[in-house]
Amino acid sequence: MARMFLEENLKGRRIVSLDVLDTKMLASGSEINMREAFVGRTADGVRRHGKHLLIKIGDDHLYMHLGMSGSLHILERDERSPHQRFRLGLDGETLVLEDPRRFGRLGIYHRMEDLLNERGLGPDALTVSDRVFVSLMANRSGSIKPLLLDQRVVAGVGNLYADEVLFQERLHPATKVNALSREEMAGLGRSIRMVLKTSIGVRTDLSRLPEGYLLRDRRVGAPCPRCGGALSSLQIGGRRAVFCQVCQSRRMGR
DNA sequence: GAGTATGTTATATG
DNA sequence: GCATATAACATACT
Repeated sequence: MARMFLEENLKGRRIVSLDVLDTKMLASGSEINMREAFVGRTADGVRRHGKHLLIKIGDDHLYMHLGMSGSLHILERDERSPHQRFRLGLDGETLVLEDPRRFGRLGIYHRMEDLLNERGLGPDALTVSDRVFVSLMANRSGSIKPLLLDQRVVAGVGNLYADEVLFQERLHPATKVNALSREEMAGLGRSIRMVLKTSIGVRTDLSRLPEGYLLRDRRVGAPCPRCGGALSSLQIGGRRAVFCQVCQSRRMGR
């Protein structure tokens, strides 16, 4: 989604100014570094790995991560708003990163590999092959949901999408990974790709997801899209999991 | 005021 | 090293 937005609004355009409004969001480099590397040059393309965005400009990449509350906007006029953290001046317009909670990150990386190595990121969730995904899941213990959220295993699955994937696969969030067959692991991999693609297809407007998707109404007590029973929740891996106790009971405790 | 939230990282414990 | 739990970060909303 964010990658598409950047492709449409930034690719091919010349950067005329760059302002870091919140230095706390700098993950690498400085405002000075970034100005030297990017101002006066043209954005060539936008790459993504999991939730990490890299915009190729000249010989370097502008790095962005939207955190929990980040969003990108194109402004026709140069207006300020309270939560602007970063501005890229283009010819006539301004690209702005807004982020109320300031969990997003900005920076400069020479190569994408530098980012992957520094963070120890696993393969991208949207493009990982079944074979690689299964090999990552095998030889692991522990519960499935925290594993899906571990960006070092596979990069790009967030809390909401992990819930959706487990719902689609009818797996309880606490299912032990080593209780899954290789077919089930491969199914999970396919489900991750399908769920993410479907969400991108509705431009991450969760209310527009197809029927049968948990994320259309992910609340405790809301009706399960499959059986109509009330959804439950539990705390696992430090995060909330919303799920259906009736439908998501496969493989528990084996 | 309390509780919760779309993410990541550090730290502690077994 | 691994699995797990917890806190921290900063802010908005219910």
